[in-house]
Amino acid sequence: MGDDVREQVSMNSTVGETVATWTAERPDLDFATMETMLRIGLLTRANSAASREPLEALGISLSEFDVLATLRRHGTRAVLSPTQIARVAMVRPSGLSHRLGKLESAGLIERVPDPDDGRGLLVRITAKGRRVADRAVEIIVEGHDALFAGLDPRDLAAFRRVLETVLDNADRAAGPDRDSL
Amino acid sequence: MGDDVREQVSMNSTVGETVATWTAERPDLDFATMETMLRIGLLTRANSAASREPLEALGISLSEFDVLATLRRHGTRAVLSPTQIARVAMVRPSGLSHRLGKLESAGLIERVPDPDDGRGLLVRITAKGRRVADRAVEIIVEGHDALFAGLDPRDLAAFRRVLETVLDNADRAAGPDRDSL
DNA sequence: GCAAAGTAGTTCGATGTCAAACTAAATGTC
DNA sequence: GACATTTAGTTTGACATCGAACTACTTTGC
Repeated sequence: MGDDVREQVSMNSTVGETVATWTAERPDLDFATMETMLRIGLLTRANSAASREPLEALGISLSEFDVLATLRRHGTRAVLSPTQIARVAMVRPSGLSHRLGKLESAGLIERVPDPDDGRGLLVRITAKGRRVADRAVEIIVEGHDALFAGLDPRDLAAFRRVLETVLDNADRAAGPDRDSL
Repeated sequence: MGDDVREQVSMNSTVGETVATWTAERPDLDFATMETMLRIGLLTRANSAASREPLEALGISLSEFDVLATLRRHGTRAVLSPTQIARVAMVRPSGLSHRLGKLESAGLIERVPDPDDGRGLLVRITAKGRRVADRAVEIIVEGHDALFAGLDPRDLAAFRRVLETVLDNADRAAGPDRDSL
């Protein structure tokens, strides 16, 4: 199965075709918002795909970058507990253990017992981890900037306004019963 | 794929904190675009999370809905090959087989041999599958509309313009002979 | 015609995530 | 102080996805 066939249909036109066929079958519904959400999903996907390759050249996956970046951002001698990292990286503790294991065997982080809490650990980034994180974040930022190049600044400002409103709506819809930090 | 957004703090403040700490550590980089991309990722996540529960009440997952919807959109007696479905749903054939198996044992689709091609199959949605798909798409559209409520129409128009430009950029970056997604 | 190459779909193995069960240690209650 | 409860983190099992290998069939090229 050729990859070229898949590329004949650009991502965007797939969305257009989806909305067109839905509208034909369900004219009672309005698919304008679905179209927008589908495109947002594609953008998220494209962004992940764009980062994956250069990151793997550095020896880390996207999810490992999340963890490494969380540590790097907090300064040279910052130590965070796995629980804190999991919260910020929005991953379950069970998922985090695996990531930490891989990062540790790659020599990018260290786990040491928390002297103040026998249950706890403290995770620290190593010098090597710092170097990888610093290079990785440059790659990530470059990728983002390439995606958002060539835009009207007013449109971009409006885009950001909409994004905040929509996320507020989502927060509200998710309900008040969420974890307190 | 599981993203239970409700267990996070307020999604937006996590992003703000991420950008603030990065800026403190790497003042040489501009994280404005990262902030936007992080929010887009959260939106995708929130949207998935919002659809998950009501869809599971109908007995299907989000990815199964993708397949069922593809069939439903193509009309009552449309039959599609797994390859066609995989292309539109942006999933690998290997991933599709599993989904089709589950949908078939739930009685929502049927697989029959293609009379014109001994290798091929034809997938058709059942009456029950149609009912589920019709209800599911209403739920999905409702969810999307709730997210995008209360917006300035001009901002929304600008939002959509930006989205198209950015996706064009992504398409171009993925290259003309790539199967990036 | 017939062998070689290509295509359709599934199966298998590896990976990554989550939920739930589990171990260990801290905290709260009486 | 003893015991139940809560919290930290890991392990295990289920599940979804992908890439690669595989089977079966079709198309191409000579």
